Amino acid sequence: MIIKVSITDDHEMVLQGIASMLSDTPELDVVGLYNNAQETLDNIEKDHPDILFLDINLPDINGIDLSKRLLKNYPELKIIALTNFEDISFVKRMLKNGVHGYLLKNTDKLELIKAMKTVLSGELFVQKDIQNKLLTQSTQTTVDNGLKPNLTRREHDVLVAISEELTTQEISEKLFISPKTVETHRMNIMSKLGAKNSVGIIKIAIEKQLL
Amino acid sequence: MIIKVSITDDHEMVLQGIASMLSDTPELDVVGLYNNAQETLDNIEKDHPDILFLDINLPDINGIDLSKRLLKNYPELKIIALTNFEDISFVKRMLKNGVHGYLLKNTDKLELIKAMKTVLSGELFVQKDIQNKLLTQSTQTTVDNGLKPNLTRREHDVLVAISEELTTQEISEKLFISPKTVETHRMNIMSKLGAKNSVGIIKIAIEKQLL
DNA sequence: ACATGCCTAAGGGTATTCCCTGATTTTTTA
DNA sequence: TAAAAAATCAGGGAATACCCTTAGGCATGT
Repeated sequence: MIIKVSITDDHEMVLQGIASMLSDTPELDVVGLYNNAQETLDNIEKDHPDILFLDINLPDINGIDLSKRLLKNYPELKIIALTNFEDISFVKRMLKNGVHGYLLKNTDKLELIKAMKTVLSGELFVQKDIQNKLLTQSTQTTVDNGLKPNLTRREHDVLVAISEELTTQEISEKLFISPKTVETHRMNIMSKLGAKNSVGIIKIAIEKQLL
Repeated sequence: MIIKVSITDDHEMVLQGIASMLSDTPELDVVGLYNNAQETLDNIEKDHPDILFLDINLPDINGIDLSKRLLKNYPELKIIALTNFEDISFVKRMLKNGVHGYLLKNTDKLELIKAMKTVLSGELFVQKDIQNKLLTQSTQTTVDNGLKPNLTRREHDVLVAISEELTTQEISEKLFISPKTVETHRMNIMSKLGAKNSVGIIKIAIEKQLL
């Protein structure tokens, strides 16, 4: 039986790269190449691939939301996430959201094939490098965990203001609250994110896409 | 005459993608695929390509420095920068540093060929989208323009340390310099990046991939 | 009615960053 | 080799961030 594969990536080169790597494998058939999330949603039913390689940094919809929507409508689809980033918390989030595999973009052909076989057999596929990180980090993460830090509405407001390079005073004026309240929120954000200072807040917020 | 092409990218998929897109063009010959800067430096002389497609977000050396070094040793080489980002200031810097073309990674085959022809004829190749931005933005960049947005080696060290959430004191100990020197560097970084504070530094540094 | 979580706020500090100015030495480049 | 750029350091002060603690009001859910 021939395995049907689709690929979503906004970089034509990646699209061609994967297609090219898979082209000489007879039991595979590349049935769709999509440049963005919308195109994927529009064509996935028509093409009904067995496996979708999905870039999770698309311009229109973020990877998590898109994979959620795809899996809701096509539960039998196997999704392998593609990314440049070895962000562990992100891997965890993706896997929790039903994605079946997680590949870095610097993956060679053998790894690609292995990933496909693994997910088709119903298992999760995670690259060794990332697997190691998952293991080593799981021991040291006592508070942090893979859980997304859920900031409150107000904390998020303050976070955004901090990222706008505003001072406490300016934030207080923007949000119509006391500077002391702003400081309290900032302290709570630092604590929730495990940041040492505002620089850490921003770094983590960007990493975890909290902005 | 056959045009020899090499490609440097740390993503196997991009490597394969470009190679694949160029493979059915008879007057072209892909003579080298390199995964990083070092490999590029090591093999460029042996392979002596006419054109190098160069990813400017490599793990070991940044694109500007690498292209400088390459052009110093092989002035006849045409370098076409590859990137995900439409960062105008970066484009300008690259072109100022002698790069001959600037391509986004979501480029199709036709554009690729056009870029090669253009740079071989001695002209600069910049994609339309980016060209437009260059034109529209050139009016509004009054201050930014003359200043070189390039961080020095030491500024980069300090930048990295800041991103590690270290204090001035800690940075000074890490780099074996006076806290006052660290402050000077931080001020200069802020000034170069146009940041209001360390939060801005980090935000911009991440955006522009200076880390 | 009570616990929980959130938003608010403050006191009273200490630590750090931010800013300006000016300067010497070293390294790189023209 | 001269000029320019980079790296080093400093004084001194204002502004801001960081930290710990406490606490009232308010909504929600048990």
